[in-house]
Amino acid sequence: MDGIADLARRRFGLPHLRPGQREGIEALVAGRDALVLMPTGGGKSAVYEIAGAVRGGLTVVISPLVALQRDQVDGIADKPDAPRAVLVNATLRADERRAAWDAIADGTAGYAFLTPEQLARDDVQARLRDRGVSLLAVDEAHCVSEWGHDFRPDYLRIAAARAALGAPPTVATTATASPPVRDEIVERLELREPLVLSSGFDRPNIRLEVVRHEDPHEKRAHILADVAGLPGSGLVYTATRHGAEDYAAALVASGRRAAAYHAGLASGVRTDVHEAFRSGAVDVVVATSAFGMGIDKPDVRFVVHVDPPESVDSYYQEIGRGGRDGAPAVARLHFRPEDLAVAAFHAGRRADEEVVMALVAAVADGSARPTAELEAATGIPHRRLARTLAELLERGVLREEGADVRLTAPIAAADAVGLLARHAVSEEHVQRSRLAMMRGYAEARGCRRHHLLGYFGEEFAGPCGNCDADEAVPIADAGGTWAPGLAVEHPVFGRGLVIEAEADRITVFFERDGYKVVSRAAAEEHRLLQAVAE
DNA sequence: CGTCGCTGACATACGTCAGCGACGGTGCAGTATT
Repeated sequence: MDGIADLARRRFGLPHLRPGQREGIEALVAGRDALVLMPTGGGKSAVYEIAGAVRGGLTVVISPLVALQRDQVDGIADKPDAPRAVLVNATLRADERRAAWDAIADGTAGYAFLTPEQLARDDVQARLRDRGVSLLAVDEAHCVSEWGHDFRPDYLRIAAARAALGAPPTVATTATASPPVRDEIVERLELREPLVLSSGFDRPNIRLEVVRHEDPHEKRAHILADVAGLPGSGLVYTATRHGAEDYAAALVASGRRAAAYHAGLASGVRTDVHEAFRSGAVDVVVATSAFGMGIDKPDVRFVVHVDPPESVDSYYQEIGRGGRDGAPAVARLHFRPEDLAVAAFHAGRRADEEVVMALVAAVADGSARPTAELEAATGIPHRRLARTLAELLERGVLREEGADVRLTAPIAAADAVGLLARHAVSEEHVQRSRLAMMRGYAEARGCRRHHLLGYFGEEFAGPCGNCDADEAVPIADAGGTWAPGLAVEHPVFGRGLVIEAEADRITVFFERDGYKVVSRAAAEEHRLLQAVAE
């Protein structure tokens, strides 16, 4: 009798487990860590839900958006006989919060959905430790890489929290992660020799197109005419809030049922737009990157980009929201090199000098102080402090001792500033190289699907028959010297990972400087790239 | 890094243009204010 299949059928209403799901569940049940890459709707959540039910006890799920958590909890409640799921976040009233913790403590809750910010709290960790955590799941794990650095620093504290919980088996799940992002997830979550499951990235029903433009006004007019005539519902992505408003208004004027969506809108408006899109009352949502996670509308027929996003990873996330039903959809990128400017601006990073000075000064005597006390002592608001604090911890200038932080070793405040500034420069290089890869996609020679899948570490010979540049397919180096994923060393750029080898050039992701394209002839003649053991 | 809008110079128009500064994305949580 197959216990896992039986439980999946009886309690989760899943008559058949897919091969990847089964492998993942078995690994987690056996206590192994895992990294699961499956497209949205591919059954990622079933992996930790079922593994958690088999293991028994409490499964803690880290999920980035509160709205998403509500959907996830509802989804579990709809299963025939799954364990109960509860939410813990700041939107709960005091009595709701108490009820959730009671359900966790007395064992009636099998799943607890938390934000990374909640998990970082000492009181939350203490309560979870008392209950005992049998499985930790990090959903939308690309957020670790995308948001951890600067936007939501508590993403970088998950590994420490996990250790404090007794290092339960951990699974990270995401729909999209290129090899360097995968490595970063594994490293930052401190996964131990995880089972890596990838069900393949290709979405063959999505047609890939790039339209080049020279003049900004011509481009705007072209896109508006284009979208006005596209059948069905779709998404239009812009780099700025103003752009979203502008295009949405113009589309409405041309007769389309369109709405703008960005983080500057009141939350009620955002909810309404979301719901209107889901129900079909609105056909076109013109949005910044704020719109997307948790959108599972199956019949999105087009994803049009007014501006390129900051990486191919983000681009693939965004176009992946098209054609979920398997019917044809189009991903059309309208490209002007100048429009990379907004993303390039956002790639710029600087250390917050004032906060570094204040923090290091506050513990300069070697004392260990609670973070709450540091906020009071420096007078710096929580948000701003947290970001730099996370960075100082990450760079090893400070270390945590329970709820306290202290200097790892004596250091002058100015030297700490210098250290962070150097890392900021390196970060910026990496971000800019990711942007350069986005540009590379827009300007790609040959089959776009070949290019895109190559970025995600999949060999695909092409032509795909469903893009606008199928001629002149570059020859993949199938099984050759420079296989994707090979660890290499370069005398100038240091350690790196081969992303793609073509007949005349090799794309490598270097840990320090990000993506570089090196001439294959030069690399081989002068032995610039050497394979190294990982 | 590029675009937009404002300002002032040069001009004497139903105005043009250079120079300069501002702006540009993502969400949690917790607190203050209605």
